[in-house]
Order: sequence, then structure tokens, then C-alpha cells
Amino acid sequence: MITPKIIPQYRRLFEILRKHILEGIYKEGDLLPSEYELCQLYGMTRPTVRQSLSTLANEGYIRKHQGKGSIVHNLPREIGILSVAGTTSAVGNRNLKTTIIVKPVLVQWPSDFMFPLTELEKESGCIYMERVRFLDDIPIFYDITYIANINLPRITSRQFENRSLFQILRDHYNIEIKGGDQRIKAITATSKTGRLLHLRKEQPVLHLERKLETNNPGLFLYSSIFCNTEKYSIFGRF
Amino acid sequence: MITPKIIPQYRRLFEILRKHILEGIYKEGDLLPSEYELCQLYGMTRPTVRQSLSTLANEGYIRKHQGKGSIVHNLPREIGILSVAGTTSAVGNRNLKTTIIVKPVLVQWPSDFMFPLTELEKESGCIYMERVRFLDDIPIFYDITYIANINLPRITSRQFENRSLFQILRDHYNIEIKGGDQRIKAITATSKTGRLLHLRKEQPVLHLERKLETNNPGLFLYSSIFCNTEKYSIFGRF
DNA sequence: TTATTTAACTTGTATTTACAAGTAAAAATA
DNA sequence: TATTTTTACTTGTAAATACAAGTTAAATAA
Repeated sequence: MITPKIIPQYRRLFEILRKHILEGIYKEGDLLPSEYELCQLYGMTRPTVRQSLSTLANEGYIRKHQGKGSIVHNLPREIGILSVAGTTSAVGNRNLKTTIIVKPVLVQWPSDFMFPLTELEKESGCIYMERVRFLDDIPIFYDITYIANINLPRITSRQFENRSLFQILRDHYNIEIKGGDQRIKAITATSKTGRLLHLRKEQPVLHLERKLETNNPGLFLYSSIFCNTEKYSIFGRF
Repeated sequence: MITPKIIPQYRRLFEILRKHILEGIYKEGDLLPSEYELCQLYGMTRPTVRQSLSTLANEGYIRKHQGKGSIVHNLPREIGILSVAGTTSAVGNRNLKTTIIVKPVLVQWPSDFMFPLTELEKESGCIYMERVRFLDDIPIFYDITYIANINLPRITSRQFENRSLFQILRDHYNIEIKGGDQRIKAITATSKTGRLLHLRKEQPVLHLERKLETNNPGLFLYSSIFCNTEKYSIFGRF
């Protein structure tokens, strides 16, 4: 069923201004029209305009200065992943799309796996998948995911397109991510990585190897993530 | 000079709720009091309460659900190397050596500094230093440190060779690191970076930009760290 | 001319009011 | 009993209004 949802006014203005910034109509360092001008231009009241601007500021598109105005700050965007479970929650409610490179399949674990495995994990086999995640149509993450095939019926037939792996695990299997380990390196893009992330060969790529713990004590999620940090940075708080 | 600034109401409520969450009075998954209840409890109107809650939501402490309420989401903050204050504690008790590239000097802040600065910071000027840290005689970190020159007498004449900056700040100025933000990118080594880290030019380097909060509310530490991850990975837990 | 003050304009904070829309549990119905 | 409907309560969106506080440039005074 299609939902002809009414888009809130503040959201509409947010999208317009965001588009203008991304298209370069407002450039880095420019002052946006004042709140009062935006009210008149778009027929809204100031609280509504301010909600648009505060959303823009939260996502890093502008910086507000009291007495001065809103200044465009279209710097490389930041993506939070260092302390957050998945790439979906890392990017907030921005325009995130996913394409599947390798659908979930049951395979043997690689012989030289990046983390040591328990006997149970080795015996259970490995659910393997590859995805590329796009932010505003720019490929940002090339995720290779490995999960031990322990109590995950029918997972290989589920639809992962544009959905969060973690959400599927939570909704269908009651699996929550509790924490994890990770290693980070800067490496040079291989030809495959470069192709998937639209990078020239030999370009630097961020490589994360992660082991995530779940509320199921024996079950871990492993992932090898290659990040295109040319335009977006990865950020974290601690 | 101490500024007895008036703290806005919404900020006051934000701090109270944040503290309650961090102290565990509201636990992960709990529902916060409803907006109306908070209004009555703290004698504010709903827009004001909503501003507090939206700030909490933006910083990841709660999640709001229409029709349901605000649910506490006190994500485990990062710990470990990526979250640890300095590079000294990052490498444990291994053989860490430090050489000073640029001794601490008082300079102007760079015009396009990596983080926004307060007026006080801008006025105070910037203590600048560059160091390279070796692990087992391999250069691993090239640190550029920036500190606002606020209440740090004689810091430029102190001895930083083979000592932790954080230890000096703690021992001599009673400054403790409380937390911070960081951004991570994979970049290509510049000629200077490559030379200092013994890398061929064009090699990938991990670049961290960090803003560290201290127990002194107005004082932050900034650093730009270039990591040679050829042999060692950066690791972290969360 | 130079320095200071003023005025105009900007965003920040806050109240009041109203209705829309989502959620969950109680009440009514089959 | 099981299902559906209603109701109460929650957050979401939006307007109109007021004053505080920071910034900038024009007007004024030295």
C-alpha cells in the first residue's frame, strides 16, 4: 500500500535547502537567507523555519551563529560507526541505500579468518554476504559480513535490500548487539574494492575488522568493512 | 573571569536528564516521564521540554517514539584505544619513545581549524606542538597538538620528551580528560608525514582529528594524529 | 580622521494555543 | 472468549507573540 504521506513543512524546507547546498547554490561559507527572509519566501512561521535549520545544523550542513546567521558548512560529512553497531544507525536518517553484491549464502569459514573461532562456530558454518551501502548515491561502505549459522532459520532467504541487518536480527531472531572489538587500518584500495567504492586504484581506504557480541552468548557477528572516506569522515564519541 | 551566565531552562533540564541516565536512575529501555509530566515537574512549557528532549535525542541518549514516549538509549560509549585519551595509554607497556618535532610554542590558531572554536579559545591563542611516537623503533603516530592557552602557565617550557602530555596536564594543572569527539579518515601520506613515519610517499595513512573534553569546562585539547598502520592496527572496544 | 555610540538586523529562548497522528489499554461487541 | 471499537494518552507539527542577546554597519562625537 502506498502512503501518500503529507510531508511536513519543516521537512520540505529542509530538503530544499539541503539540495541547494549539495548542488552548490549555497557554497561553503555562504550565509543562508535569514530566518525572517525564509519565513516570507516559503510562507512559514519562524518556529517552522527554525526546525528546518536546526535539522540542517544537526546533520552538519550549516552552522548557526547568534546575531550573524546560518553559515553553510558543506565539509566532508561524518559517519558514526566507531561505537555504533551498524552502518544504518551510523548515518542517521540520511539517504542510505544498499545493494547486495553477494546474497546471504551458507559457506565454509575462510581458512585464515580475521578472528579466532570457537569449535561451535566452525562446525556451524558461516553465513556470508557482501553489500555496498550508498549515502546520497555515493558508495561509502563495502561490507563483508560473516555470521555463524547458529539458530538463524531461513536467514539466507530474507530480503536485505535497503534494510538494516541489525534490524532483521532484532525483529526476527531477537538478537541484540551488545558491544564488540574492532581494528582499523588505512590501506590501499584493491581493484575490487576500488571498483565497488568508485575509487581510483591505489586510493586510500579505511578498513575495519569487527567482532560484535550479541545477547546470545555464543553468537558473534563478524564484518570486514571498507570505507570510502574521501568525502565523509567516520566519527565517534567517547 | 568567571561568567555567571544564565543557563537556559531547556539546557538545565537536558543536564538533569542526562545525569539521571548516566547515573542509571533511568536505565536502558526505560521510558522517560512524558513531556506533560516533565512540564509539570520542572515548571516549563512543552516547547521548552521538547527542546531538552530533542537535544538528548541528538546526542544519542534517548529515542523518541510518537505515541509512545522517549526511551532511554544509553549506548555504551566507546572505550579502548580509539577512546583512550592519549597514545601512551593506547599501546600499553610496550617500548614507546617520543621525539619532539616542534616544541610547545604559543601561536595563533589556524584560520581554518578543524573544529569550531569559542571566542575565549580564539582570544587565548594556541599552544602548538608536534611529536612523533615510536613503537619498537617504528614511527607509528605523528601527533599535532593544539591547546587553548587558558590557565596553563609555563607550559611551553616543560619537558615533553618521553612523557605523556596527559600526565603533565594532570600532575601540574589538575586537568583530566573526560571524553571527546573524533573523526577518522584514510588519506595519502604527504611528503612530510611520509618522511616522519618512514613511509613511501603516496602510502595510506590513518588520520584522526580529535577534540578532547576536560574537567575544565572551557578547555579542550585538539589533536591531529597521523598513524602508520602498515604494521600495527588501531584497535578498540565498544 | 579616529574612536565611540547607536540602530538595525540577526539568532536564542520561552510562552500559549491548537490540532494531527501514533500507541496502548480499556470498553464494547460479536 | 475473541475480536473490534473506543478512549485516553503520547509525541509531531504549526502558528502567533514577545523579549533577550550577539553582530554589524551606519551615524555620531571626539
